[in-house]
Order: sequence, then structure tokens, then C-alpha cells
Amino acid sequence: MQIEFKIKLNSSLFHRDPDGTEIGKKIITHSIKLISEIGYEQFTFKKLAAIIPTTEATVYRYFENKHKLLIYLIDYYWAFIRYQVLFNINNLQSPKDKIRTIIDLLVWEDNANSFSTDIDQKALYYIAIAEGSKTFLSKEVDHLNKNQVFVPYKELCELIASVFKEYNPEYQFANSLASTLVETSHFQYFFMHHLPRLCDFTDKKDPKVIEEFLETMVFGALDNR
Amino acid sequence: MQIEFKIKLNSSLFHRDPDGTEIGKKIITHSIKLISEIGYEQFTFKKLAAIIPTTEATVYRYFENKHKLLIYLIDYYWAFIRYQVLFNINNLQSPKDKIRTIIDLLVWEDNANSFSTDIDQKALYYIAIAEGSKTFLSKEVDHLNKNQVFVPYKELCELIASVFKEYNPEYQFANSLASTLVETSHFQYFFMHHLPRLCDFTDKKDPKVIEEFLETMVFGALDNR
DNA sequence: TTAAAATAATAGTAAAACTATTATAAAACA
DNA sequence: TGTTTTATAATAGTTTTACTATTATTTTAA
Repeated sequence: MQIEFKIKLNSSLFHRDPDGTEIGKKIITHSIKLISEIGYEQFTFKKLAAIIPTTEATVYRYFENKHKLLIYLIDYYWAFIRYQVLFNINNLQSPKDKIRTIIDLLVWEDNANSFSTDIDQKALYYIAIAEGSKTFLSKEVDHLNKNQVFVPYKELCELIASVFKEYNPEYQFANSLASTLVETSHFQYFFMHHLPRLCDFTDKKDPKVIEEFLETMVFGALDNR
Repeated sequence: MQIEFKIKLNSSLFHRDPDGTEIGKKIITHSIKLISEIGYEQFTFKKLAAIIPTTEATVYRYFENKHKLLIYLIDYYWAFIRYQVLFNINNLQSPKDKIRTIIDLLVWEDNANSFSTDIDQKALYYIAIAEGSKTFLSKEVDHLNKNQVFVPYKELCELIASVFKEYNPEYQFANSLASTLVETSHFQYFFMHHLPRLCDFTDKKDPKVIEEFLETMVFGALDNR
């Protein structure tokens, strides 16, 4: 399946829209590859420019700094996941099935549909896991939030929370449970690979077991009482 | 209450033990203040040295870089929380009460006992929330983990997981639920203050409501079936 | 009292994180 | 087709960060 997936991200994130030019698209695709390979801390515009190839100054004409570029990538990721969720729960009737589908989409498996030839979805998933929380864990968070840059993340959580409410209208913490589900799906995947004593997926390293854990947690909370 | 709280942290974290000298202790207390004020990204050894006051080179004789210093602070924090948990669940009989006590200790309130005159516990709590996950969300994680630097975090999670097992020996995901509880307590506190649409604590900004949410989540998962 | 250790002072370096200026090439448009 | 606008390239910086090295001085310990 090959579906055109276009989203317009918050324009306060960039000086020039990277989606509008060839070199802009290269900045996105190559930064995904490079950040997933060497990590956000080691990533610099100089290294990126050398790979594209272009100059450091050209990259700066698109993004003010690497933090804004990271937020752009993560926003894209959340918008993409939200789109997948909407697409996949569309024809489901029971809220229980919808929640199971959401959990399945949040945990990566290699069967994921590719929506773009250029963007390396798995690399982007790794960035979302290992670097995603760095977008908001910063002293800049309130200022960035005023500029609406976390909207894609919030919209995904709201969508998930609305399904929780559909499943159990009495539940008081639908938003918190949604953000916890999203964060936990990432953290547990990271722990499985790097800090196995913090989880229970050591033996098989099977993402399906993470999904099982997330289901006990979510349905446990929603079924309470 | 004023109790002497001494812990020896992993020596691979420092060149010279900061706990052994006056200037070393100042590095710890002032870095806690400075990082909580300006954030980890803006924090530099030069700024720290200016405040102590000493020279940048002296700070480098204690810590190889600011990342190692951050891990030192976070390790201290987890060891401190674990000590508090052990101390407070010691005379409790029911696992249910123990879990409630753990959740209460994980979420900051201003009644927390101070175990040190020098260290600003609330500032350290903010650092743990906003910077804690940066200790392991790095390409260095596997190398650092080999050097045992995440042991205090793991030991806290193991302790919590053992109480979960006591409450329900059948539960399969005690470690994952423990790390999820710890991470979630921090993230929800951060969301409450900075990204309120990701949680349900907007009105009162009352930490007690976070505790309520965490209890529905934990007991929900453990009581399942 | 002397040796050893700790710290201070000084002076660097390499890389990161930018900015500014001018030139050239490509696209748009008239 | 020629002209204007826009995009990119090339060049050349600056400031700050993240260190390292050396030597001098002070403090501590034997």
C-alpha cells in the first residue's frame, strides 16, 4: 500500500518550509537517518550538511536550531500515528477493539505500512522513543507550548482519551491514561532493549508482550470498580 | 527530623569522590541549584565554577563531563527515594498500604522530610522530573549500563516490584509496572505544570489527584481478573 | 619539617552553534 | 527572451562549549 501522507506542521518550527523544496526534503530524510544513527546529542547541522550534501548555512535557513528540527520530526511522527489510528479504528464497532488496535499501532512491529518512500519509518520510530521526550523536557517548554508546537501530540492523546471515554464514560483520568499509555509504550520498548531489569520482556524481546502488558494496564484502570 | 543520609555512589561516575572534600560537596549542592534553575542544556561547568566559586578545571577534576554529574545527582535521588520507601513501609503489614505509601513518596509534596541541610531536595526533585530520563536516553546507555550506573534506579524498581508481587503473586509484569509507576509519577507531575491537556489535574494542580490516578492504574493492573 | 595532595591560575585547543556577506544558479514572470 | 526573484553555494567569520595541559601555590598528612 502506498498512500500519499501530507501534513502541514506548525510554521513557527521552521524559517522555510522544508516540505516545499528538494533540499528541504533532504534535510528531513537525512536528519532522520543521522539522528537515529548517532543520537541527538552528537547530531550537528555541520554533519548533516556534509551528508546531504549542502552547507551548514543552508540548513540554518530552514531550521533555527537542531531542537526545532527535532520537534518538527516528532510532530510529524505523532501526526502520522494519529492518522494511522484514525484510519484503523474507523471501521471498528467496539471500544475494546479500538483500544487494542491503538496499542498495537503504538508498539512497533515490522509489518507497519509505509506511507512514504523517502522517510525511514523505523528510524523515525527509534527517534520518537529515544529523543521524543527531549522535545518538551526543557526550560523552553512553556514558550514552545504557547506557539502550539505540541499540538500533534496533544491531538493524539485526545483521540485516545476519547476512545477511553467511549469504553468507560465514568473514568476520571482519560487524558492522563492516554499520555501514560503513549509514553509507556515507548519507554518499555526502550527498556526491553537497553535496561531489561526495568521490565519483564527479557526472554523473547517480543513487542507482542509489551502490548499484553499495556492491555492489562489500560483495561485494568478502565475496568476498575 | 534530621537524619544523616550517606550513600556511596558508583565510582565510575567521578574522577574524585565529591563527597570527600569541601569543594566536592559544593559542586553537588550548587549544581543541583543551578541545573534546577537554568536546565541541563544551559548548565555548564564554567557557570558552576563561577558560582562556587572555583575554576572550571577544578570541576573537571571531579567529573569527566556534565552528563556524568547529572547521573550522579539522579543516582543520589533514586537511592534517597529507595531509602525513604524502605523506611516508611517497614512497619506496614498490608501490601495495599505499602503500595499507597510508595505512591505517596513518589509524588512530591511540601511535607517531605529533609535528610540534608545542604541539598535542596525540592530542586533535586525537579531535576529528577525534567532531566532524569536524559541520563539513559542516550547512545551511551549500553556502555553506561555495563558500568552499573543505573543500579540505584533498578534497585528502587525491584523493591517496588517485590511489593507488587507480594500484593498479587500471579501478576506477570511487576517490573514493567514498577518502572511505569515511577516514570508516570514524574511525567504526570510535569504535564500538570506545563502541558495540562495531557492530564486531568488542571483545576486544582493538586499532587493528591496524581496519586489517585496512579492508584487506579496500579491497583487496576494488579487486581485484573 | 617535609612530602604529598589538592586547588588555583593561566593558557591554551577543537568543535559546536551559530551569523553575515557576497556570488552564482535556477525558477518564475512579463 | 530577458529580467527579477528566489534559492543555494561559498567563504569567512564570532561566540560559546567542552574540554586539556602546565605550573604555582596552598593545604593536609606523615
